[in-house]
Amino acid sequence: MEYNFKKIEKKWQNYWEENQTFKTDIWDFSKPKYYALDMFPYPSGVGLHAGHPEGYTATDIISRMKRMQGFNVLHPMGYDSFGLPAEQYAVQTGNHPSKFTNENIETFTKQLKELGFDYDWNRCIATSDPAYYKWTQWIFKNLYEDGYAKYVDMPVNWCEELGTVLSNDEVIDGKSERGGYPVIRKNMRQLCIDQAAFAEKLLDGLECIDWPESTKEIQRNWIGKSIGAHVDFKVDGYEDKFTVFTTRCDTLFGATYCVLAPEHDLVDKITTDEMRSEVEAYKAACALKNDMERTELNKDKTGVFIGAYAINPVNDARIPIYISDYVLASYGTGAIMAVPAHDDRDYEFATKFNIPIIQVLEEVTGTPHEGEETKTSIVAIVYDEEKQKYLTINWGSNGGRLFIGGSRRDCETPLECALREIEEETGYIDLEFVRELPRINHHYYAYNKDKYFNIDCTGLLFKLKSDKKTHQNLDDDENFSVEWVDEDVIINEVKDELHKKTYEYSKNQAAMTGDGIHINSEWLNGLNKMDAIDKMIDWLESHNAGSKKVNYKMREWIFARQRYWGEPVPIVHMDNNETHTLSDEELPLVLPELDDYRGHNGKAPLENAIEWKNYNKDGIKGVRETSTMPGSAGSSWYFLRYIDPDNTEEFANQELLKHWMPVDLYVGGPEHAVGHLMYSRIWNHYLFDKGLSPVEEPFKKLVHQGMILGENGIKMGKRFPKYVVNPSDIVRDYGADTLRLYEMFMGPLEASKPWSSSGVEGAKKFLDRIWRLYTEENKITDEDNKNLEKIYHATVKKVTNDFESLSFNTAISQLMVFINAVYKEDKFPRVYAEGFIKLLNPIAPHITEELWNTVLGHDDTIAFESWPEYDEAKTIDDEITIGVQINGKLRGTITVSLDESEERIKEIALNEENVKRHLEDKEVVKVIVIKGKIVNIVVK
RNA sequence: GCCCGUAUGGUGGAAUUGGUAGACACGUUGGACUCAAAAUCCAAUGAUAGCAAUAUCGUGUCGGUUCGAGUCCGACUACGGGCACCA
Repeated sequence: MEYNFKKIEKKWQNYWEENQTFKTDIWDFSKPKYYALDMFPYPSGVGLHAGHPEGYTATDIISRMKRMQGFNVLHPMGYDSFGLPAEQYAVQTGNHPSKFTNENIETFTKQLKELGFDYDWNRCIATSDPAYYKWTQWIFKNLYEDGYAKYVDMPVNWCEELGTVLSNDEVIDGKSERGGYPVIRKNMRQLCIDQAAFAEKLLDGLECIDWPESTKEIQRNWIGKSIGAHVDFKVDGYEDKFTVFTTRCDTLFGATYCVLAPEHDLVDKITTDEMRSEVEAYKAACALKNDMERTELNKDKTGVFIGAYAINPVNDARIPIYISDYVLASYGTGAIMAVPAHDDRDYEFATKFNIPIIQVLEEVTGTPHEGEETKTSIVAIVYDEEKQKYLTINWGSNGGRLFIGGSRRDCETPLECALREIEEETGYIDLEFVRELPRINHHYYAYNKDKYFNIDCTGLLFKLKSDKKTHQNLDDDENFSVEWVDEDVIINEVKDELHKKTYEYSKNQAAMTGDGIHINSEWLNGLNKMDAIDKMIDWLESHNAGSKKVNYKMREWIFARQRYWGEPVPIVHMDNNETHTLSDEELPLVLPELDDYRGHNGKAPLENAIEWKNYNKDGIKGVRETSTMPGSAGSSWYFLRYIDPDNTEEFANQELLKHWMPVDLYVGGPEHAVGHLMYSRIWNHYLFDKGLSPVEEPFKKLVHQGMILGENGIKMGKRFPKYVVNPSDIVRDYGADTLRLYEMFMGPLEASKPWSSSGVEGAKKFLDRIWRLYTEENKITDEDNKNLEKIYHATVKKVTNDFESLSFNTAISQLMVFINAVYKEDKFPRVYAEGFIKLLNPIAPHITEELWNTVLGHDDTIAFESWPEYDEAKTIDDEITIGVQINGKLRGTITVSLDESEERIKEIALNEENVKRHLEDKEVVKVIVIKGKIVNIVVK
């Protein structure tokens, strides 16, 4: 019998379709349910690519196995069919985008069917189908009426020439991607969804779902929760005050200026007359920059002093107010207090504008000890620029190499002290003071004084101007040599933490952003960061100057596009400036046919639908919203619709939702980590709160399939068209079973891996080998064969477990091991032959259906046969081969029975030929026997 | 810059809680079958030395813990992904 995969695959695909094998009886609650879901594709013009079958085969394997295990399985497929390519096609050809879309859907469906997936095609949906988007509109309408969707004034990228709002990726170098017209930032009324209202629920939800940790982390970063405080600053000479958001209110005593975003409301009012023109110019320059530019050109801080001063609530200090675009209007309150000593950005700005820097937190080094003496001191670093050497003193074994250090006398400034110490200890007197370094709180033991100290130490950096020297003036106990050394020696030999840290501060001028203890902060002095934050919040709240506050990076989700091919928004703008939402009976609001799908003068294409646009009903007169919803609207709830796709009364029957949700397994690409997967969670959380979805989290388990790369190891695509693999070609040349088997065998599902044509041939060879075994070898028998018992049970176990954990590559390797073993035997017991076919069925459904029915003589689909069981006891051998190591090196192997005593194993191991040879002239110190694993002999 | 992930033969990749590194497959080499080829079957295949038994080295680099490390800990390097003035 010849393995004619073309005929066989066609035959079984027809059979499944005619017999409705995979139609889900959705109301059958007698069996446990299993909901396997794929991310539905956008039906592009190019058809399926090699990556699609990967994830789809994974869910197909699981759903076929679950069905055989007695689950009622829901495994649907549909199309995310709103999108730009269809609109562009419509603009170019004048045809309706649905023509293009429907043609593509047809192609996709044909391609998916020839891969033999067990989808219930009766439940197929398309987001651009009015019967579907009726409910997208309905959910949106509810979001709007409940205040989660609303019109908000917010800065957007506005292009005057195109007359439209552009997204960040449509703006390049401050010009529009199309046409290259200038784009400015402008406050505009936008239809938005308030995502941040769900932030806490979205964060909490991540704790209880089985998702890749990296994806959860991306979502956490995206939500960007930060806990801090609001602090109010009065403007000197005005009644007005402004609020800043800070996570470091403990550093409030170190605030030396404030910054408002250029767009901040207060700027115009409090700018002084002499600064006004400069401020206006700066604001105008900022408006020309979009978000991307603001962040890309972050090297250099810019800003303008606006002439006004703020009053620091904790100490009434009068500090200048600047505007700068490093403060974003859209985050927090659009205003900050700046603490240059402890924030990198503020440090950079303060250095550039010569603003004072006040250190309020010092790093702690060394370990505290009882009975410490406290004092203030200095560490002086002297650098000879010409010779590139540092001045050190070497205490040898009494303390190693250090910079110059010493205690401050009363009434001595750090600088005076440093100059004195340098002169006394080294004699050098011609020095240039470069700068003071951050103070450090250090605990140490002094060898020469035999005492523990806790010092508050100031670092100072000097340059040597000349070799001019006086005489050293040393105490009796100061026994060291003065040495000039280069950087390498400093790095290797200066071990003292205080001196090391001081050296680091001298090399990198930067803010100290770590933890430590507070200084220069009155009632916070001595506290660490955490304690000081708590104490400061208490103070702010009791003095009415601020409060604890949580902020999120997550912004409003702009929910309108000036496009045609999307869901119309069911809102009417009435003549009195209010909005009216359509009644449920008016849904779906269907897209009107247009003569021209182009938006003229940058306006939304629906502006062309004059008749459609004007609304006049029951005394309500107005104009419809002409923007449409973004692409992610329809895909944010499709998993609910699959459960009840033909319902005309509600988006899905509640009883059905209750039974079928959540999705048990969701497979799709990692590129949707924030977009689709976040929006779906938001919509579902909303529906859950409203009592319309039975679960808080829609996707219980999520897995990302890796990308399939070209044979050259590079992403398939336009750049290397000759390496693009079309699944239909593989199906034609090798069959769907081969493609499925190969893609599952390539490597772990989550990994990116390159395509290999010889790998495809290998997969085909394995199927051929199975075919020959069942049709030509005449080994199948009703007799038993003990030789295959263990490997059969082990195979059932491994394949079952590996499928469960989606480790398809190792499951397949076990199937191969089994087949190799069967080839070595004369008799292949029928029970094993049937069990193997069942194990293989989820991966290669066509060939297994054929063998099951024609060779093994059954007369029905294998799809509902029961999954093979294994006997744990039979997977284990009673004899086992273990390794014998000497000092961790393998020297031989021994075969012992499983329940052999340790003593006996030890004896056998010591008598192994090669082991004996290695033990000659050696003394056995210890023998470690790990039962069933290994013997290790330790010798001297 | 910050956060996350990965690193194993010629290649894709295996390796439960630390316990015989390289399963399985591809490729390569040799052999069988054949007039010949394809297909198929058998054998070898980490590197080095050796006829061999065997020995030494070997899981990105350096160090540590351990009787024993691909696996655990510390430092680093390279690549991939995410975020990027978020106060």
